[in-house]
Amino acid sequence: FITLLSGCADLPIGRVIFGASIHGYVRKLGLDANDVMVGTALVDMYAKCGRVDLARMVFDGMVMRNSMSWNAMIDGYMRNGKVKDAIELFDQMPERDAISWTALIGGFVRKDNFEQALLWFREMRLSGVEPDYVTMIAVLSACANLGALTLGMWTHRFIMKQDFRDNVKISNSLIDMYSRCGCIEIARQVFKKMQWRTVVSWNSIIVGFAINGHAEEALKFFSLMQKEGFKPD
RNA sequence: AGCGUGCAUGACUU
Repeated sequence: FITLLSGCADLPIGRVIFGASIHGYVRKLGLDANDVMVGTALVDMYAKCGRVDLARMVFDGMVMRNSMSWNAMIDGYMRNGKVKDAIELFDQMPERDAISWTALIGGFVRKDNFEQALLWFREMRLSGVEPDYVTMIAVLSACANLGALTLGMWTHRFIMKQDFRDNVKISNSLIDMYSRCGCIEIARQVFKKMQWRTVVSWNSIIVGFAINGHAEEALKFFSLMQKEGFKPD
């Protein structure tokens, strides 16, 4: 059921219909209320299909909830533009973890509210919950979009003290942040120092060169990536 | 036992 439910949001058509029919089936077995994982998967499914109202109904009907259930509901509100509801639930949550905070921060980034994202990151730091690499990706994205180089560099230094410092997605985000803040040379250094790269790493540096007016370099890296066996997407 | 693939919440670029 969980596998089916988590696939619903990716269906091209009839997502809610399909999801709801699975819901009908699991309800006969009582799993929507009594099974935390099934309940959470339902909450997530409805929220991702744009039906936060139904997500909340399932959430309220659950006998047991864990942090994943709360986080799925908070994220559901955020991705459906219900910031107030998200924050209200966030405040009611028994104990917030990094994912709860990141759901809010990333939600603000998703709707281009970068200042709010950074304000909530500040709150998170004060709360004592340690950010993880997904949190920092959201923060770097906010910095990139604001062109906030000073904060971006602070974030970079902060990341270098963490055990996810060599995470590929983090490095990709650093490249993106520096190039969008106009520091293409630092972006290039980050790229050069990477132990492993993905197609996203190449895309980020190539786009970085392009938007900073370095067409030659962009083309050079475009052919370099193919020489290294990466297929442009 | 080993290898591989998955395993309900936040998930990098275009």
